[in-house]
Amino acid sequence: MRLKDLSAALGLSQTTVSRALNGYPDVSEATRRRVIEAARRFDYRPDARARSLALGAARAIGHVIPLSTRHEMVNPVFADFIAGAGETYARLGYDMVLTVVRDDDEARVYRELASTRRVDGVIVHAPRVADPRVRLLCDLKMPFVVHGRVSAADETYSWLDVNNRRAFFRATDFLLDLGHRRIALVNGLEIMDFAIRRRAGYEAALADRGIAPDPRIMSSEEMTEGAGYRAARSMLALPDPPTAFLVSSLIPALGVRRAVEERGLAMGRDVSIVCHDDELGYFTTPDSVPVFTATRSSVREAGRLAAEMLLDLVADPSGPPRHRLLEAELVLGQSTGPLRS
Amino acid sequence: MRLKDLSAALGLSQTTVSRALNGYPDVSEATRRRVIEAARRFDYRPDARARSLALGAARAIGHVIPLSTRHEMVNPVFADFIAGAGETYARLGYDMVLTVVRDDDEARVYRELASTRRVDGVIVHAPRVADPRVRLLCDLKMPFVVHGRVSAADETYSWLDVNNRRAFFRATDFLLDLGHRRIALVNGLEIMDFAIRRRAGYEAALADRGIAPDPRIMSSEEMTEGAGYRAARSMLALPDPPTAFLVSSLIPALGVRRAVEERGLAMGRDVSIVCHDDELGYFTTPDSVPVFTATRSSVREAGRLAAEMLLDLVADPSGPPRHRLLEAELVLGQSTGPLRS
DNA sequence: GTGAAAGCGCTAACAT
DNA sequence: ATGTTAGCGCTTTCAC
Repeated sequence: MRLKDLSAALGLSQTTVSRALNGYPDVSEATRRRVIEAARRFDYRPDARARSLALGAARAIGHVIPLSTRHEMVNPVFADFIAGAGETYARLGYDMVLTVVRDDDEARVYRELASTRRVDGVIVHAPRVADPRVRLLCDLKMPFVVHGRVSAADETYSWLDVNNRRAFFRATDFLLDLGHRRIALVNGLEIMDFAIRRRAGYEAALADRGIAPDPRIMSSEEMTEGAGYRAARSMLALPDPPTAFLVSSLIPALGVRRAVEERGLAMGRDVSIVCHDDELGYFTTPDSVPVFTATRSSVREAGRLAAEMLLDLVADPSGPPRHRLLEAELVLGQSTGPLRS
Repeated sequence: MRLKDLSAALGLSQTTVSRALNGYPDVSEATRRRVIEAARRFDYRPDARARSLALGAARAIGHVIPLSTRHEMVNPVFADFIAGAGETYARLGYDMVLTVVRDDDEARVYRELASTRRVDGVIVHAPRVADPRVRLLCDLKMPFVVHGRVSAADETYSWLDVNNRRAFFRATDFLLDLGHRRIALVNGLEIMDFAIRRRAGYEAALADRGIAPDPRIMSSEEMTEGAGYRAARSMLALPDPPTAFLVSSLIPALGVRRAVEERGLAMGRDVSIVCHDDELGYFTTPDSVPVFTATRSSVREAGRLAAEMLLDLVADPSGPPRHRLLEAELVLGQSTGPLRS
């Protein structure tokens, strides 16, 4: 059932039917009711491609998920964020076009998305410190919202981020309050923008208590179990090993725990682990996690909000850039006990 | 740069340019080269909507991700599967349209996808035992491939599945070989088709050794840490508790481990855990997992293949249904030790 | 080998 | 308040 068929069935012109369906003012109430009723009865829905061609807008948003060339791995955070964004799109009648791409030809994908006019805007995931995508998308005049921030960007842009700096400041501060003085940082790769901010928060909290950061108990690696394990193992072998670990995510924290246990140390007594984790909710409720404390934020909610910001921006591309900073929530797990005195 | 501009710049008609670009036979080699060269120079790419409108095909595939109404949770398996499918789409020039939907109005989404002609086909995720979507999609004449199978379907359909029955048969057999006779099954919800097949494999392996399944050591719950914990705890409190657990996935297996440890039992000595897990690779390499053995399959590869099957089906919708059964790989973790004699 | 014109299904400017 | 017509950007008959 196309518009032509529907209008024929009603004995009206396509125009009138279209107008009635799209809520135009100058169409009689009686006609409108008839049209809407018939549309429902025939289960008519306009062809999205034709509509978008006529309207000039795709009514779709692109999400480009980078897949690192080195490690075949999809960050599980994406799933939640995407789900949240999807809710917003569903509510406002937008489609989500997902492209999974190796990070060596991201640029091509963005250009393609723009020139084929498949989408009205994009969400930029996993930004790096000086991410070239900001510039690229500005040049392409493609509205976009970055999930995260780009520290060294020379253009202004819209973003939604979690306050990683503060989250790590507070977590470090928490450990300092417990009496810890040797606090290790097991960070993610510091080409990622969020990792830089996390380290900044950690260092600031130490500085506030007059503690100089010690590079030997700071690592910056992939967020894998193995990387966490190796980092913790070598740190624990130091003459003055850390008594606490601040870990970038649940996965490497599992590795840190393994290294700790392997050394015969007791979690929460000899050593405390605090890990930031967005997905913790997946696995368990916080109090049932034996060894972790988490600063947790709602990634799902972030996705919802980022999508709203983008649709807003698409509606008014010439407006000012939009920003939004979410605060992480500090959730205490059961075995981040006080430092043994 | 649109087709009109490009053809004007070349002093040719749109027709000729279009033909040259799409590899039509009757256009001189010289012209073709000129056109292709110019298209590259101007970075011309056809408007996807216009093209798809003219061609009648959307060149896009839909993935509908169900989000359970009861438990706000996105199955992490989707991420990997989607990534794999995305590779296939990228390779063959298709788009992926993702819709996240609460399971109470799936039907609406499928109908919409069909009548708005946004996609040429869909992948059906997370099928239930008698999933109404098979019938619905057949009625809508929308090509589809199910990731999994639908036991009680009265239509024929295309699917790609992992051999869950055999995976659980082999895992159970493995435990029986170790001398275990009280083997618990901590299964997923048995409205899901895969859970039924897993139970069938488990029961068949027991039957082969003349062991009757005991409902008191079989559970069927959400695959959460908490559910695994509760199931294992109550089973361990039985007069004749299990000596081994066969668990549906890594997450509930974490809960089972918690229950085991809480009871002061030693993993791999008093109790063995074997868990099926598709995503295990995310967290760690198998040998670094302290307590698990996994039957693992490559979800990513499954995504790639399913997408290929679907595109094949889209190209020839009247052809026979396609089927593909993948075998799971049995991976042994370090502490699934022999039963203490 | 190339071009003019119709058509994909819709919306919107312009009549009436 | 309703209809006629043009146009969105492409592909594809059909002429030449």
